[in-house]
Amino acid sequence: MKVKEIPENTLHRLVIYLKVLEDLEKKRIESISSEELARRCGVNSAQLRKDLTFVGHLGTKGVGYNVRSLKYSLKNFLGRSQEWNLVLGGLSPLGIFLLENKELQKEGFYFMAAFDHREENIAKIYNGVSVYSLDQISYVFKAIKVDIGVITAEENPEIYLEAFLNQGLKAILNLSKAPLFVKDTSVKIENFSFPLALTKLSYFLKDSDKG
Amino acid sequence: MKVKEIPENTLHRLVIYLKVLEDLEKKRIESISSEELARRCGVNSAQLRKDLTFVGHLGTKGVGYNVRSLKYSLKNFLGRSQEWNLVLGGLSPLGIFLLENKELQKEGFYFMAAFDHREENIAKIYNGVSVYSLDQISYVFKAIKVDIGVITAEENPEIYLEAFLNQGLKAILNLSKAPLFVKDTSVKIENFSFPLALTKLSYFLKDSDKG
DNA sequence: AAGTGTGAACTTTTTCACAGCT
DNA sequence: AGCTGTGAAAAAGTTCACACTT
Repeated sequence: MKVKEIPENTLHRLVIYLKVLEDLEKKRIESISSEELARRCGVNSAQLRKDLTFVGHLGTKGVGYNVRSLKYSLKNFLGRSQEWNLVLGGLSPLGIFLLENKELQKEGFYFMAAFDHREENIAKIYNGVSVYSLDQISYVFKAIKVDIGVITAEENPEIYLEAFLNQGLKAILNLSKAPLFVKDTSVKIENFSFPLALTKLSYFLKDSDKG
Repeated sequence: MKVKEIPENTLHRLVIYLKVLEDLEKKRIESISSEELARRCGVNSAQLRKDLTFVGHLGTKGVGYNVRSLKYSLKNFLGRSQEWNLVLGGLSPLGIFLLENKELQKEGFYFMAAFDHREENIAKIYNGVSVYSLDQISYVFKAIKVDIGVITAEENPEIYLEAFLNQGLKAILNLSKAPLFVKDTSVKIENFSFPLALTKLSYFLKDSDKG
């Protein structure tokens, strides 16, 4: 049986639903309708229900959704019931910020190693994470299981991408200024940078001037 | 004449085209075909050409695009020919990182003020940017022109959103963990957080296990 | 000859609307 | 009576394919 591929936008929304459900659970809300949950997620209720069909049948007709069980299903569906190991590529200020920040650990994402191509950074330790030379990458990848590569290099991010792909990594969060792409559909890259996000807003502001 | 609203995905791609063109210009590449530019941006060439129709007629038939002039048109179209003033909401480690980082200034985004609701942070200065109490917000907004609000609060991001909207801000970059939404379509919110981005990757990894 | 710009065809996504379960 | 789950309809987005310009 061929499982229908989940659309990118649906995935994006499912991730939001999960986060909003976690907050609802903290607020001790036990049950919610698609209408109300959709409102809190900025979407249409029919869309929310349709999105949830990818996860499975989870509501009770005439009643709504149990917050705790829907959260649990979504968390499981999105692969967030397990922990994931990260490596960092490129020791920029943002890279150091991420290594030192404890928030990702709380969410189950653990940096296991960092890589940099500049001699002066090698063997430094940030929050218990060692910085290795890119030359040592195959040695490091043999010693630990790595799931996700996070690229924070300010220059030549593509050298980290290439090194990660050579090691067989299939998931990359690219936080460098330059968006990165690969043809290989077995590899997933998420591109984000602050200037890119701000540019979408600057378009919006410029455009609303004209109105 | 009613100008057709630009789709969200098209906007996202246009922002990428601009960044890739800037890099091409740095590499002294003067001319490029839609085929080649599309390849570098991870899209189909017909889509790239269609996307560019929102910007205007910019290529030369039989030849391709002039990198410099296309970059210039896109930059202008996206509102990046001008500078924009930012304010920060919530003095988290990420907030401090952004204030201290010079990269955004290089791109034409300037933090003018920061706000925090915790007494102990008021009047601190980071990289020349002063931290104000939320109570002082209307005073600060009267003194300076503000274009974009950047929310980096680790808790209760919605209080900063509300304060910014009360001051008439129309563009928000929300970097807190909780996605934020508003009904008012004259307000644009970009939501991003590291855990959300990583969750998309964790779904991908979990899903490819099954294959 | 080469490669853009664009209607038309196709595909995907969203919304509607209601049958059916609790 | 109320709200989910889902086919069917509508809308939106993508790709094709070629006329047209340089």
